[in-house]
Amino acid sequence: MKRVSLKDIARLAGVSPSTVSFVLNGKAKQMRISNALAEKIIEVARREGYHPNQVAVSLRTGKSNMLGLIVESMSGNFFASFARVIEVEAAAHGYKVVYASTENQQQKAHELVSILGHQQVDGYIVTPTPGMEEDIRALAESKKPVVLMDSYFPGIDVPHVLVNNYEGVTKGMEHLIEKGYRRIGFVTVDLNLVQMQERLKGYRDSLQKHNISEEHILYVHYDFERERAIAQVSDFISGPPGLDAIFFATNYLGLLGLETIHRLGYKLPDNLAMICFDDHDVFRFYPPGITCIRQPVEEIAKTALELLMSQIGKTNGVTNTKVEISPSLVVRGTS
Amino acid sequence: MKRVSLKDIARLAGVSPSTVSFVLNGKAKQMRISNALAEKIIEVARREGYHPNQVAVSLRTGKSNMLGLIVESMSGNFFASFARVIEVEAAAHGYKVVYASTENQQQKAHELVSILGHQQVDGYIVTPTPGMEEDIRALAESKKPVVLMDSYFPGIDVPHVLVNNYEGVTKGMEHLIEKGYRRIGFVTVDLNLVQMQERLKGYRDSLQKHNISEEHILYVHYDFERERAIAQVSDFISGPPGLDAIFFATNYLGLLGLETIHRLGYKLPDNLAMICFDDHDVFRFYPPGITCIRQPVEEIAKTALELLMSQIGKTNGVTNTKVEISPSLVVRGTS
DNA sequence: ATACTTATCTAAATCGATTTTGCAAATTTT
DNA sequence: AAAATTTGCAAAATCGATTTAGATAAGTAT
Repeated sequence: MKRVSLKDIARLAGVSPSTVSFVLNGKAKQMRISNALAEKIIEVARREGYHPNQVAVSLRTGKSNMLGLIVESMSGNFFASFARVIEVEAAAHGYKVVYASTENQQQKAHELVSILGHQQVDGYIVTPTPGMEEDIRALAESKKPVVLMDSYFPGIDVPHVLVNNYEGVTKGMEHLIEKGYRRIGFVTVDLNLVQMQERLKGYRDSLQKHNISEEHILYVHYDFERERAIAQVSDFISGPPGLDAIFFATNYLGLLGLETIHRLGYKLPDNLAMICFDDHDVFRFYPPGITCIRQPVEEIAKTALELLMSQIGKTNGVTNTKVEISPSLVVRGTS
Repeated sequence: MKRVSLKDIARLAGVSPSTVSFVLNGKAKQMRISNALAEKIIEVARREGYHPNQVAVSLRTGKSNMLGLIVESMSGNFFASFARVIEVEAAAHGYKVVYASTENQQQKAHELVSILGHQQVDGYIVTPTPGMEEDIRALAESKKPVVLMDSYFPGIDVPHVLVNNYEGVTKGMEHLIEKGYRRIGFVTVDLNLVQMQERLKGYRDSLQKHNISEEHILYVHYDFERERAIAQVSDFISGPPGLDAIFFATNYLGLLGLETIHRLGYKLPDNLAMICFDDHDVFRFYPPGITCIRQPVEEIAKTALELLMSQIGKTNGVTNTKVEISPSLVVRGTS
């Protein structure tokens, strides 16, 4: 019941292990193994159901054919879809995916990079969180193939791919303004991430462009418990300015907002227009449908993998290593 | 910039590789390495930032410290949560998770088992799909540690953990009947999976127990396109019997039903009561909230890992290897 | 003083592949 | 026909660990 090894094949075919290796790796010509022998070896290997021991291959070649995927959380919609696409694309290149989620814990993020590193993955796709800056820098300096997604660190020169956050918010804002909304609130999270800054900037610039002077910004503390955050949002919505539209900067905030709005008894979009960055199943189903900025998950994932493969040397011709992908506005009932 | 190997540590400490290995693996006492030397070696290893090459360890020991997780689809809510818990628990046992999704394609499922097998994972957690029966049988026969979840094959004796489907549906039915509903429709999928059979049986037995003779069952074809499925459900709901409640056997069907009901212009729960097997974000948010049977994801995942670890030999004392976990009824607005 | 333990560590085999180098026989060149 | 190549394959080193079976020196018993 033991697995057959290359040595077994060699013995059964009456040749040396090296010959078997050459033949099975397609180097028969190069090593001028006769056709007759090559075919015999292939036949024996097939008959015996031989499959190389990948661990041994990895040890010898230094390549594991595995990629490390580190995301914030697997349970989110975006990351789960992302992971799926990555898995499929990676498989197409002959790679498996080892994944791990940081669950927004800095220490865990740190450990993960370290552990996966020693697990010798051939490359990383990482959704960076604030605490990982030094880890990413270390990876980059040690010449490990890395691609960041969804965010990046301005100070570190690492390939990355993300949605054009500024453009996304701008699209949404243009849409709202065109519809006649003027007192537009913006709910974001107080995490120092470049993508959040871009989104905020999109909001501000859009207002300015249309000579709207009223800025209404709410920063939700990133680790507030749910109820406390809802209270914050509730005050924001029902407070003095009297908002006529609200823009949530992440889908997590959007869901929170949805619950808040529901509790306040507001009617969407009659009492309030709503738009959210990033789509979610709930937004599609929740009547009358939540307008949102949709990230092209598949394109982002494919691009990330392309960037990684080009670093690993599997593909070439990737010139731009800092890719921003345009999101699309999905207009539904709330605007 | 090269990684330090055990040999390097040996050289730097002026001892042999074997000694280093013994010390770092905690076998110093057993091999009677002097304390002084042991401490010195540990210090050198720490100073040089030594971490064993896991590939080499795997090759030598035959253990990869990786588990294969094969699920239907990563993009679903249940599986994503499940994967997260598995990942955390596996890490606690020192295992990484390599995952792959079958996306309901039989051929892919087949390949996955094969590929992961040659990737030498130490064990599998698998959500079986109809086409995988023989693969699972083969795994079991080759004594590979396997745990099935969410479903299983009656003909194959493999440890598994799943929710008690019969009990879940029964709970839901009792609830509906108690609330006074009598013309209850049941929407399921025509896949020959044991869990679907159990759910259907729960429906039937509940009706019978309460002397309700009207059975209204709709089988949605598992790979119907969305619109066609919606049309089917639409006919079912608005058709002759005049249902007053509807039970969806999976959350995918529930979402489909939600859209159908919305299109029909029905009001939940006024025109129709609804309940669904398996929870979903949408069910929580969609007003007035969809009543559902919730699977205890965390418990299922933890149990699955326990079962696997006990096969691998990391833990012991697991007596019952066919675990059914009780689901809970989450009453929301639609019933 | 000789045999027997015991303490402390090392040598070498091994896991299963890949790859560089080697080497005899066949073939070609001069 | 001797020298130089080419052909066709095998030997052996290597990747980086673990582990079995010694080896050496020191201490103990006889």
